[in-house]
Amino acid sequence: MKIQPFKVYGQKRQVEPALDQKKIVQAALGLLDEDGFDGLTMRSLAKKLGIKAASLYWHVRGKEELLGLLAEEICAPMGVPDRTLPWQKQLEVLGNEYRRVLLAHRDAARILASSGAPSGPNRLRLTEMVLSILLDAGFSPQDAVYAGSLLNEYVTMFVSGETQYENTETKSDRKDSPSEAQNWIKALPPTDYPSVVALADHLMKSDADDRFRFGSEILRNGLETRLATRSGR
Amino acid sequence: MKIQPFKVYGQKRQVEPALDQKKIVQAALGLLDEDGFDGLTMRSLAKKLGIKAASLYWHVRGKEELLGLLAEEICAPMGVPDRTLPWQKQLEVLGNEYRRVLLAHRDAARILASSGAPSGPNRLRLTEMVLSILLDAGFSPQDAVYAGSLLNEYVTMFVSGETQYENTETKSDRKDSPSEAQNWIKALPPTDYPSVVALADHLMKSDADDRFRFGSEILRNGLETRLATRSGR
DNA sequence: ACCTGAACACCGTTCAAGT
DNA sequence: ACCTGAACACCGTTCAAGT
Repeated sequence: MKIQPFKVYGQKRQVEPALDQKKIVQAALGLLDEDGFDGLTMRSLAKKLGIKAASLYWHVRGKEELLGLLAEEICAPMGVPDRTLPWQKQLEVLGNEYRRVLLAHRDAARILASSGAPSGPNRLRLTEMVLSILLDAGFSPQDAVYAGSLLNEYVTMFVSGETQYENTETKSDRKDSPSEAQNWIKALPPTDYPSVVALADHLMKSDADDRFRFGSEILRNGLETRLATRSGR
Repeated sequence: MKIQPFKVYGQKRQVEPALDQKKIVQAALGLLDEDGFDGLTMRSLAKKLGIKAASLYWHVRGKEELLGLLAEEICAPMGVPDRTLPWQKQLEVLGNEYRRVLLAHRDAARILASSGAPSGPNRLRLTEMVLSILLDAGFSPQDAVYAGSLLNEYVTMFVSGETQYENTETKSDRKDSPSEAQNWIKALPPTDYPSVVALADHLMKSDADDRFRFGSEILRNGLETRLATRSGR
């Protein structure tokens, strides 16, 4: 039943290994898209590869390293903004691009959030890009670092949130029928929570793209103000 | 070895149950402080309470509900800002207060991030407060909702990040000796990552309070700009 | 060098059975 | 009504052993 890999007798006489880190990461990415973050386990990954879980540990140190490699792979398709644009526009483009990349794979934002500081080339390039834009814009070194992590964390947090409950999608979701949650909010005591009750409709039907743009704009405007008040003295 | 609870013979003749939801949540909070988020399991919680894990399921639906109750408990000590202050100051105070409350228990931010939308009174009060401040400031319903979740998510995300690697504290941490990570960054190819390398020192020694203030200010300034440009037409 | 068998020390949850 | 015994279906990781 097992198909042997094509053996090449010549310069290299060794059989090419059935497994390598690249194949593992690729399979993990596929499994992530199929079963999500919680479905991605060392054991299920091994099963998908037709091997035993223990074999994985010859190629990766553990699950943490695997998630790091996965984070790198997810960030690979990141494009770069046109550096001749004004810095605000560059940040906007970069933010949109990062979100696009995170939305390309199921639970990708959770992978990025769970893995630590960037150590691979793809994520480092992203960090370099945002810091470079901020320094060129005129931010101080300390402010550039703070702003950079703020922008990065905003996107991962946002996408994390927007995709958190998409597997728990309510099937019977008529577009305009008030959701159960909406009715729940409206049933709250208005004396205690007047604003919450008043905003019930708006709290539920928030468009993700719209909401992302909002936060994105708030951050850029805030940074603009910061730059203006600092460089002016 | 077991100490029987004091029985009252009279109106109520039943023995008071050894367990109730309140005691469970209290014990869970203690366990969280001792062993952190990953150490808080249904089994270890049961052990701490001197019972079997299965018993917990009589009092709570499952772990998800327990985390929700825990989130409520964590938010209980939230104070409210002086409503006569300008809205920017009110938001600042509220943000600081929320961060303070999250830092009061180990991994509290992770609990808040993992539990879903607020459904208990304590977290609802927080939501009501921020929405009320924003509406009073003059934001549109939609903007108030967007800004509210942005502010809330900023704090939880920030505290999540600032506490993420505090259990992995490097023991041999001389204050001014360059950290291992710092040296790692400085060893990167400056041609590929000029800004990252140049900012190595600033990337490592970021003061959490300072950084929180920075992001907090950026958000408030961004909202101010938004309010100014929208109410003017 | 690379992979497996088998175990270790865990998880959350269910459910018939006990009191 | 409340709690337990015992199981189910999982986890990540290690390590001696195989090839």
